[in-house]
Amino acid sequence: MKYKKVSLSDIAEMLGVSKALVSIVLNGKGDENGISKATQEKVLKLAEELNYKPNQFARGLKIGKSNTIGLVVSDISNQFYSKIARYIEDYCISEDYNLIICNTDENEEKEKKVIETILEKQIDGIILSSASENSNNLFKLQNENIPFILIDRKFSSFPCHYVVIDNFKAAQEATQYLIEQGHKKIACFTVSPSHISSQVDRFLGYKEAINNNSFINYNDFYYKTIDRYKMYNSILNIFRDWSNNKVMPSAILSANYQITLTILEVCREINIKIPNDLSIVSFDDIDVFRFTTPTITAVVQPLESYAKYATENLIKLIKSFKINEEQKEFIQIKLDANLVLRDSVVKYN
Amino acid sequence: MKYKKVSLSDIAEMLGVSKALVSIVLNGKGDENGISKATQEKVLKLAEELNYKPNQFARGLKIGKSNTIGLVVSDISNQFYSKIARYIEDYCISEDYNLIICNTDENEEKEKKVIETILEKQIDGIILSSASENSNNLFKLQNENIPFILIDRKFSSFPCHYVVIDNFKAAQEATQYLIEQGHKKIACFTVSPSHISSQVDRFLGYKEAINNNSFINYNDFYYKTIDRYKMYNSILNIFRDWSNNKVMPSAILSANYQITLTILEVCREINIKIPNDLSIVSFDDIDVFRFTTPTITAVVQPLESYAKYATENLIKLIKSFKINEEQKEFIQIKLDANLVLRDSVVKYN
DNA sequence: CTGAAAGCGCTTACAG
DNA sequence: CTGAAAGCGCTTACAG
Repeated sequence: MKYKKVSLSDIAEMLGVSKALVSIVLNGKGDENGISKATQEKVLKLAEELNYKPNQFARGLKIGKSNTIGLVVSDISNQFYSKIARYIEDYCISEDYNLIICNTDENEEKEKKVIETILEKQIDGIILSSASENSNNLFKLQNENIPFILIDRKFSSFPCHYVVIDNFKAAQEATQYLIEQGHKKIACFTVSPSHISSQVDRFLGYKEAINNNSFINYNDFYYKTIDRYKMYNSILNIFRDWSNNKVMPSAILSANYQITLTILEVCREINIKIPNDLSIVSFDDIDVFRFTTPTITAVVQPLESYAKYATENLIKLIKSFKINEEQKEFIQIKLDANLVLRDSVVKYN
Repeated sequence: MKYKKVSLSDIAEMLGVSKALVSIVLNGKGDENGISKATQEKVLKLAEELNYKPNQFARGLKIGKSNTIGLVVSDISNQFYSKIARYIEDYCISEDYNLIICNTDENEEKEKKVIETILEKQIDGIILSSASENSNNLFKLQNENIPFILIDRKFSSFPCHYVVIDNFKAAQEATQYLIEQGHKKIACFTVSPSHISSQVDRFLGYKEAINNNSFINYNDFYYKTIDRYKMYNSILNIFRDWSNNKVMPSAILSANYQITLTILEVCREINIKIPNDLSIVSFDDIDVFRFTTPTITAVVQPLESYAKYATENLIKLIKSFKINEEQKEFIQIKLDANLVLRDSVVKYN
C-alpha cells in the first residue's frame, strides 16, 4: 500500500540517475539519445514496479498538450449524439486521446459557458455541433487559436472545418420518394430552434423536390417548425387543424426522430392510421424505428464515417496546428445519407 | 486578434503588481487578504478585457485537483448509460466539474486500460460501472488512493461505495406480477457476461419469486444467459427448442433491454404473438418501449436520483478525501425500481 | 495592504 | 552516454 504518487525524481533517485534520463527513457527516446540498453531496462523495470504514472498536469504544462478533446453537443442522451459520441470515443482512444463531453441543450449561452470551461482545461481541440444562431462562439474559438471542427451543422456565413451530411439532397430524395409513391399533399416538420442548418437544409431539400414536380405546388401551410419543448401539443393541434379543414396531408417528411416518435404517439391518440392514413419518412434513423408498428422508413446517416472523419481530421489539425497561421483551406466534408425503406409509406392513389 | 494565451504575469506586469496579488484577487480571496477594492477592480477588469483563462495544468499541478471526473461504463451508446451520463454531466457542471467518459465494452482489460489513462490525467474521482468479474481494478483504484463509486453493479466480495437499484427485489416483484397474472411457465433471460451483479441479482429475485409460490417450481431449463454478441441466434434457438419440445413458457422476464428488443424481433420472425403467446416484462425501461406493439411492461429505474446520488457523493468524497485515511464506512445506496404496467402482459388461464 | 520566493512534476535544450 | 538547469503558469506560505 503506497500513499504518495511516485514521481520521476523518485525513480531517478532510487536508481542514482537524473530525472532527465528517466523522462527520456520513459518517453521511448532512449535509443535516439543513446542511453545504454542496460540503463533503459533498469528504468523501465522500476517504473513498472512502482506503477509510475506520469503526471499529465506537469507534462501538459510543459508541452502544452492535454491529449483531450472536447465534444459539445445538444444532448448526449439523444441517440443520434450518443452513437456518434461512442464512435468518436473509440477513435480517440485508439489515438490516445480522451473525450470530455458537454451538453448545450441548444442554448447558446450554455454553449459559450461549456466551451470556456473546457478551454481552461486546455483541451487540444473541439468537435462541436453548435446550437448557436450567430457565429459568436465560433469566432471566439478562432480567436483562442484552438482547432475545432463542426459536425452535423454548419454556418454558411462562417467558413470553417466541418463534417455534415448533405441534408438538402437527402431531404430532396426522401421527398421525391414520397412523390413517386403518388403522394401530393406532403407535409414537412422540422424542430426548433429554426436556425439550425441541418433543419433548414432538410426543409429546403423538401421544398426543392416539391417545386420540381409540376403537378404539385409548395404550400407554406404544410411546413411547420415544431417547438422542441411542446412537441406533443404542437403536433396534436396541427393535426386537428388540418383534419377540421379537411386538408390532412397523406404523407409527411419528419426532419427529426423525436418528432417522428411524437407523431406516432399523436396518431395513436387521435386514431390516424400509419401508413394508411398518413405515410412517414423520418430523418435520424434510430433503433426504435425497427420496432415500431409500422417500422419507419428513414434517412440513415453514416454515423461511423461521420465520427471518423471528424475525429481523424481534428487530430490532424491539432498535430499540425501552428499559432499565428492564417487558416485558408478548410476541411469541409459532406457525406451522403441513405434512404432505408421500411413499412411507414404506402402508395397513394 | 491575439496569438498568445495571456497569463497571470502578463496581467501583473501590465498593472505593476505581483502575480500573487493577481492570483489572489482572481480566486476571490481579495477581501480576506485585505487587497484594496480599487486594486481588486483593476485586476478583475483587465482580466476580463484580456479574456484571461487560468491554465488548469499549472493550477492542477499546484493544487492537485483537476475538477474532472471519469465515468466508465460499458457503452455510452447504450441508452441506459447515455441517460445516466446526461444526468451526471448536468450535476457535474452545476458543481463545476467536467466529465470524461470511457467505454469498456464489458471487457476487463479495456477497463483496466481506460482507468489507467484517466488516472494519468489526474481526474479527481471515478464513477464506475465495472465489467470485471474479479475486483482487481477496484483494488487498484483503492491503492491509487482515488475516490470512486460504483453504479449499477457491485461486488459482494469488495466493500466500497456504490449506488445501485435493488435488483433482487425488483426482479422478485416483476416475477410475482407475472405469477399473479396466472403464468406458471415463466422464463428468465439475462445477458452475458454472467458475473455482472445486476444480472445475477435479477435472476436470484426471479428465482425467489418462483420458489415462493408453492404451485410452480423453479426449473433451470427456463433460465438462460444470452450471449451479448449473438443475441438473435441464441434466442431464436432457445425458442425453437422450447417450441419443438412443447415447453414454450407463457411469460418471460428479460433482465436487459437489448434482449427484450431481440425477443421482439425473433417473435416477429417465427410468428410468436406478444402478448397472447408470450408475455414479457423487461428491465431497463427505454423510450422504445412506449412505441413497440405491444408497449412493454418494464422495470423503471430512477435514473435521475441514481446519477444524483452517485455524483453528489463522489464529489463529497473528493472534497473530504484524505490520503492515508483508512476507509471504514461506505456509502451504499440501494434505490427502489418501479414496475410500469403496459401492454406486454396478458392474464394466463 | 502587497511582493518575493519556492515549488508542484515534468521536458528540453545544452554542456560535458 | 549522462547530468544540471531552466522553465511551463500557477498557488501558497512567509516576510515586511
